[in-house]
Amino acid sequence: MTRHYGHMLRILHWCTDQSMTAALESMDLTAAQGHIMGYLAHQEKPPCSKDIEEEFQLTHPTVSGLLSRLEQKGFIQQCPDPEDRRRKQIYILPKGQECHELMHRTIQANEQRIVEGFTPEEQEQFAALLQRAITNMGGNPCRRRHKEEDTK
Amino acid sequence: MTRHYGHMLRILHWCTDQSMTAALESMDLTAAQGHIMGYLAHQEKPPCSKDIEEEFQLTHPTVSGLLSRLEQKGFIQQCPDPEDRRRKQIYILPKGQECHELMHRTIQANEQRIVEGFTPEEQEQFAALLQRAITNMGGNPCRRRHKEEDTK
DNA sequence: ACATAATAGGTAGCTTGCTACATTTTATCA
DNA sequence: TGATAAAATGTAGCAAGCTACCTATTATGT
Repeated sequence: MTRHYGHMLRILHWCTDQSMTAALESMDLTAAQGHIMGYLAHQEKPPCSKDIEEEFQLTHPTVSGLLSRLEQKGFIQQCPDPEDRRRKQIYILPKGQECHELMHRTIQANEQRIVEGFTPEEQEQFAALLQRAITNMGGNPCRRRHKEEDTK
Repeated sequence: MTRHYGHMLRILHWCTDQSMTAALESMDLTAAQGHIMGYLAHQEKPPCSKDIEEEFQLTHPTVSGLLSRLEQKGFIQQCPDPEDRRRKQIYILPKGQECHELMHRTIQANEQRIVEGFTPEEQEQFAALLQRAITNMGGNPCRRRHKEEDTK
């Protein structure tokens, strides 16, 4: 009998997304925008678009759209990097800083809600099974840094 | 430490979707369209848009768009239901029937690929944990049939 | 029977994802 | 150095999801 994992994954992903959307609504942020703001708030140096693409495994037009909407709403600002003029550095504006704590708590609460009632072992196993499924499907789950060129 | 379930779910959902998209490409179907064709092929009576909304937990504008693209490409036809002229019945056209077997196998293969290397117990647990997570997030996982009118 | 509810579907307009192609800047190599 | 490759981003156009609002049809209730 078929398990319909695909169907369950679609539903669960949708649920978590809706939950985030509702929780972030008061901050005028969508779920996708909120996750990007959360990432930005934890970086020491202002990242560029490319960093976000790798962190979230998104294509650059997708990130470009998200950033331009965040900029329109006054959460961030994109300035050309003087050291590499191909890049644009992303700075958090005061409006973005203001909602940092609330947004961080919201994301944490949402993560915990997913595995509510799971024992620590079950949480461990859930993460492990998800990870194995991702590997099965050819996903590259872990961040890989590939800045070094060793075949010179 | 945070588990990033939301992140893993997004990645995994994306991977399964991409895999389906690639597999169905030769039939000129997207993943979403393929799943709808798979559903249609298993119905005894021609369903209507509303049935698909409930089966896949999608809103009616989304289904409407999917069906109109399937109709444009000649896979299905939508005809007004003479018994209830609000409804439009969805018929599979020959072009849709032709790809039925291949599509069915494709969907099955994809489902199995997700849990490749899982023991039967792990598959069981994966499905159970997904189900519990869905319930945690307030999803309504199981199909409920509510066709009978008993309060007449 | 007629006013009102509920239901099925249409359409507009948005976000977020994608691919494909173009542009600009930096890096590399003969 | 000067041509070419690689990298970062921009833009166009599409699919698929959503909300919000509208229309047409059927069901309900007095």
